[in-house]
Amino acid sequence: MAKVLTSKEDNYAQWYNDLVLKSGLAENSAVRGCMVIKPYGYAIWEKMRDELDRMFKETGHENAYFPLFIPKSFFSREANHVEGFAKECAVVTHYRLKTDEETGEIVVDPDARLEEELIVRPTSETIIWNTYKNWIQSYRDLPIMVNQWANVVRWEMRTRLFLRTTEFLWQEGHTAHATRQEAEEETMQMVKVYAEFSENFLGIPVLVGNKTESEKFAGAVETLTIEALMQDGKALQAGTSHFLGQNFAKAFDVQFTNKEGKLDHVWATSWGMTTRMIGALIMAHSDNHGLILPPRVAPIQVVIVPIYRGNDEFPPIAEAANKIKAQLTALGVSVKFDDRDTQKPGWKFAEYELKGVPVRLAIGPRDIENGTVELARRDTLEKKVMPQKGIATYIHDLLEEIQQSIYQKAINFRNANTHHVESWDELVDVLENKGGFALAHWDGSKESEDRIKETKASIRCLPLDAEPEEGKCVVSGKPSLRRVVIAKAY
RNA sequence: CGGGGUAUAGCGCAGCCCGGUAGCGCGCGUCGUUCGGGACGACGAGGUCGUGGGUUCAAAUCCCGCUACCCCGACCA
Repeated sequence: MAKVLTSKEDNYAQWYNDLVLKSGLAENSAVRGCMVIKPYGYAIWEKMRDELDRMFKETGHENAYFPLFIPKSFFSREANHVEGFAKECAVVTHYRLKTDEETGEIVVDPDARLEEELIVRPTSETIIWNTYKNWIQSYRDLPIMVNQWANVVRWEMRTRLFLRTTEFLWQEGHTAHATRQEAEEETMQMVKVYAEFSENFLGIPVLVGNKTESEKFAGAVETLTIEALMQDGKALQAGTSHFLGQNFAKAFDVQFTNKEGKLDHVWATSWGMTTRMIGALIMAHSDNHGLILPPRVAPIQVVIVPIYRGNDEFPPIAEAANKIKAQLTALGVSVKFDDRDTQKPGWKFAEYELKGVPVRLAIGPRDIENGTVELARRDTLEKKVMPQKGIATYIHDLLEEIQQSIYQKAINFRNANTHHVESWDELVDVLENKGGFALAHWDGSKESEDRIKETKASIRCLPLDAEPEEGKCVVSGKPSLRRVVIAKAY
């Protein structure tokens, strides 16, 4: 084994890092905190992007593009928003370089200072609401249902591939509505789109819920989140949908004339999902052999590896492989026939395991003789010999089974790592010794939440589907009407 | 931004304490034998030792500065 991963049990963070690098998803770049997303990693992002894009359009949204740069003055408009992002903004101050005559080096031309600095967008609410002001006069102009696929920059102190990088890719939806109710419904609709995407497409079960006051998006009235559980017992916020109320409409003076002929401020939402989701995908399913990709998001769903000696054995194997490939392709399955003679079969087996290809077929001389093929499942590592006849439809169905099996395994893991806790001691025990989600009563106060944060865990969300239940806050002992989800988080 | 660590061939590392010819494994190239789980042998290519200064006859090695990266914390998607 040339490319061995650190095992999850030895060092989860190192395992993750090794896996991202060795499976060829991404690597660190020459720019601090910024990663290069390599072709295989980008192919996964493209699959995610295409599916989300389809879902956005299905729910009535259209794509647009707004500038990377935002005038600094826009940022002073919404007080909470500014406060939330001020500490991590990259700022453009000059527009020209020149050659220093003494040293011959390229330097920033001090004479080329911008009159107003430009902020590299950490998110686009401000530039978008400045623009929407011009688009909206009447209720007839509403709703506006726009999404943009873009890069954003948040100057992070400590970065990790996919999970937290200075620049990352995402989509941000920004909608404008005539009524509060409609905006709230949109917020809810989009968090459900994210939940469905995460569960059905990526096989990652999520909790849907509200963020607490201190955890919500800066500038939002309410933030809805999907929270996933990683294999090391830490939570990961995988997507957020914000009800912005009239905060940005007021900050940017976006008013419209309603049906009654009266002026009112517009109601807003925004929602986003990022390349961080690739990190979630990795940490939700993969093992010590490499990635495990659910078939729906796998760039390659089936790989065919030929096994042969000399040139005589290859042609019939290639013929059988290409036949199966054609049958699978006709069924909409993405197949790679790896006929490179520069790598050995064993090398290829390990490589595609590392890359998480869901199904591998091996075809050798024995198979040609017997009309068979060796089929290996990445998720279970099971191998069996199957007849070539009917293999395509079998695999087509198997991919669906694998998708469900991976999802079910993740659900089982989450169930096994979700703990009801009734006291502070039990909460600390879960957080320190067991990991996972702790369901605990909370009195709703900031003081109690701060006390929880001292454990380095946080309230991940107030689940939407939680049954009302009377109890006592695990911090204060005060009455509580519901349980919240507490966990350490990425 | 605090604490710790690292920087030597494409990658992973040794050499540094005790200054004196640049080394190992993997990978890479050629040829041969191989090919059903990361093959083997032979030969070969590849390094301004992160960077700037200092000490010295002599610096990868000792001293000072700088930079980058990694890990741990605080902040965040």
